[in-house]
This record gives sequence, C-alpha cells and structure tokens, in this order.
Amino acid sequence: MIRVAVFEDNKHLREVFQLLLNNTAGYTCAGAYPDCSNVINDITTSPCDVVLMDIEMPGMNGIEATTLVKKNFPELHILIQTVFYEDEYIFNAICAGASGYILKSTTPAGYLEAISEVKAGGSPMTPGIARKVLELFKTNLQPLAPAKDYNLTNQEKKVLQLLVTGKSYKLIAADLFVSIDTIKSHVRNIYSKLHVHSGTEAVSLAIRDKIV
Amino acid sequence: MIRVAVFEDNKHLREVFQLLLNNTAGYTCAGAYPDCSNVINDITTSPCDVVLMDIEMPGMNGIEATTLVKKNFPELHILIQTVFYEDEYIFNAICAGASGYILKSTTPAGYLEAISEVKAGGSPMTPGIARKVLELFKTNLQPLAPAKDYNLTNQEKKVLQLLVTGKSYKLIAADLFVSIDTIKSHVRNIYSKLHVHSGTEAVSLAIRDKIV
DNA sequence: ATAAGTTTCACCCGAATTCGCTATTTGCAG
DNA sequence: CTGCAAATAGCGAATTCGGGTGAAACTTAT
Repeated sequence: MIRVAVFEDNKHLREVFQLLLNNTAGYTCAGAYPDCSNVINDITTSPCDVVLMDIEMPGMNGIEATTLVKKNFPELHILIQTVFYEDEYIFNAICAGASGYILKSTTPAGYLEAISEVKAGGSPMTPGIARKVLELFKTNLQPLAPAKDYNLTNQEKKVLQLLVTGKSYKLIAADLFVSIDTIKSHVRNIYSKLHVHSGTEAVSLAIRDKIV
Repeated sequence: MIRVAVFEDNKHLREVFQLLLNNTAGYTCAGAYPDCSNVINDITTSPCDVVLMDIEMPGMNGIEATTLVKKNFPELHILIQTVFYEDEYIFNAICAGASGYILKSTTPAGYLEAISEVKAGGSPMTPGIARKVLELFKTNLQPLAPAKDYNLTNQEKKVLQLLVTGKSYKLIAADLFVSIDTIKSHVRNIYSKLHVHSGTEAVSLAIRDKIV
C-alpha cells in the first residue's frame, strides 16, 4: 500500500487524485492539501511514502516546498507534476531533490505508474522532460568521467585526502598516528604514481581526476 | 514508419529485434549489424531514423560509436540499450549524445514505445537510470552556485591559477615576468584572503569553491 | 615457505615555502 | 593634488618539502 500526499491548489484536480488513489488497489491518499503553508505539519500528522507536488500554488511554490520537505524527510519521494516545461523549473526541481517530474498531460494510469516507480527508487520522467534533463546535463557538465585508480594503496589514499585538506606532513602524521618520515615516504610514492612533483599538483589532480 | 538500425552483437537478440520491428505496424528494421566496424557506412547505405545501440560489442563499443554517429548524423536519435547500470556508462552515453538509455530488461512493447519516444524528440529512460542521472546531475552541479569572489585582484587570480597547475614560485614568476619575491607577496595576500595557510589548501579551495 | 607488496621508520641535504616587515611605483578616485 | 589600493620588489628566518638511500615488520599470494 503506497500512501500518497497530494499538494495541488486546483480543487477539482485535487479531488480527482484523491478519488483515483483511494479507489485503486495498492494506493491510498494520505492527505490532499490546496497549498504548502503547513506542509511539514501535514506530513508529520499524516505520514506518507510519496508526495505528489504541484509547482504553481499560492504561497509557497512546489519547488520551495520540495526543498523544505527533503530537509525534514530526506527519505520521502517527491514527484513533481506540473504544466511547466521550462528548463529552469526542471533544473530547480532536481536540485531541490525531486525524485520524478511528470507533466499534467499524463494519464491517470501514468500517474499511478509514476508513483509506483518513485516508490521503487526510480525517477519517472515524461520523455520530453528527460530530454531536457539530458540537454541540461550535457551543457552544464563537460568534464568528469575518468575516475582513474592510479593504484594507490589505502594508506596512500588517506594521506592524499589529508593532503587535499591542506594539512602539513606533520599534521597528517599526527592524524594517522605515524611518524613524519612515514608520511614523506607515502607522499613520495603518491607523487610517483600520480606522476607529479608537488603537493599542489597532486591536490589538483586528485580533485579533478579522482573522487577525493 | 520509423526506420530503425540495430547494432547488437548477440545474434539471437539481433534477430529478435529485427523480427519485432518488421512485424509491427509503423516500424521497420533498416538494418541489423553485429558490430560497429562500418557503422557510418552502414547508416549511409541504409538510412534510418533511430539507432538502437548496444554498449558491449566487439571492437568499437556502443558509446564510441554513438559519438561517431552523432558527429556524422547529428539529427539521428540514438537509443542505448544495455545491461550496464554503472554511472560511468550512463554519464558517457549522455555525453556522447545518446537520446535515451534503456535496460535490456525492458519488454518488447517497452522497446517499441521507447523507439517512438526518441523519434518524437523525447528521451525515454528506465526509471532507475533516470534516478542515476538525477543523482549525477545533483552531485556534479554544485559548483555553479557558489563562485565566490574572495576579492582577489587580477594578478592574484593569475598566480592562484598557476599555483593550481602545480607550478613552483619560480616558474610562476617566469610566466608572469616578475621576480620570485613578487610571487611570494601575492601568495601571502592570497592566503590571507582565502584564510588558508598552505598551497595545497589554497588549491583545494580554489578548485572547489571557484572557477579556476 | 618464498616472493611480492604494503606500511612503517630513519637520516641527510638542498631547494622551496611560509611569514613578517619594509618599500617603491603606478593608476585611479575623491 | 592627495590618498589609497594594487603590483612590484627585497630581506631574513623558521619551517616545510622533495628526493636519495636504506631497511625492518607485516600481509598476502603463490
């Protein structure tokens, strides 16, 4: 049984959702609200698994509400449903932590399927939205990808991580409970494996090329 | 009628696709190939609207092939279908210009629907894949927001940039045609403005917080 | 159990860095 | 014109770093 909370200012639509959810096996409407003025309280009072969130609403909009809800209930899945097709809305919704983004042109069956999918850990998106996401992705993100290994040992990785934080050999030695000469030894090996010759170069490479 | 070219090394699967496409109204298989060794020639000889591309193939893999095809036929839609669920594959496929990314666990009907959607300008994605895309998006898109200034002067920015490349004071001085003592001065001021006390820390902050 | 690799530590030396203070020149704003 | 910020430069000292050499203790794989 998937409990769904609905936030939608259009009275008619809100009631349609409520009806649809309560009359379909496996779904139930945990609550239907016309705005997000008490969103945290609403969800606390009437727990749910998935939130169906409209964007255009009086008072707090759906994206701000998503941010807020995610902060208080990080594990909750939020499915954005809207008529907006703009990059900016999509972008902000994703950044706010939305798990899915579907258009209001979706069929009732599509809504139910999308709700099931977000519950299952997926991110249903109207294909057109998905296209926009991919485009945003491509335009905003050239680099990345390598994630090479360089065959660093565990200890070397630790040293490199601490080096990245800007710590001196002495402090790193203290952190790892070993002598400073040991650190020097590790650093030498790291430089050798990374083919660099200074701390700054190593840090630069570590951040850009690796996960550190 | 959507013309689909299939690139898939598994003979059985390839034939299944061919059969499916040729026996469904609205679809036709423009060609089915076991590898991408002649991908450009294949597509030129037998034009299509959508390419169904496997990733794991002998010789050129599907992602490289996608890059190549997109370079020669930018308007062509490429639908990646694979068993791979790894971030890196997804990321690279998107960057290569794929229009959709579905798993091989998709049903025949799902394949046909996905093909229609890419043709229509959408980007069908298995919901689990979509989730990964959103996560990649969120994790890789932080640095767009901050971009603080720290009130660095132009010269200080140049010095910091060169520092990030791993150059020594001496080399930076040479690059900027000033004395090494000048670099020392700038570095001192940079550290002061960034509130750091070492080159590695400055580089780390510079890369993470700024555009450098 | 022998080999290989990882982790640890030591000593040395020259070069590089960090940091404090001072100071000149230049360009721009009040 | 005057003053301030930026860029330049220098000096000295304490410290850190980068590399070279070597080696013991321990783990893992063969």
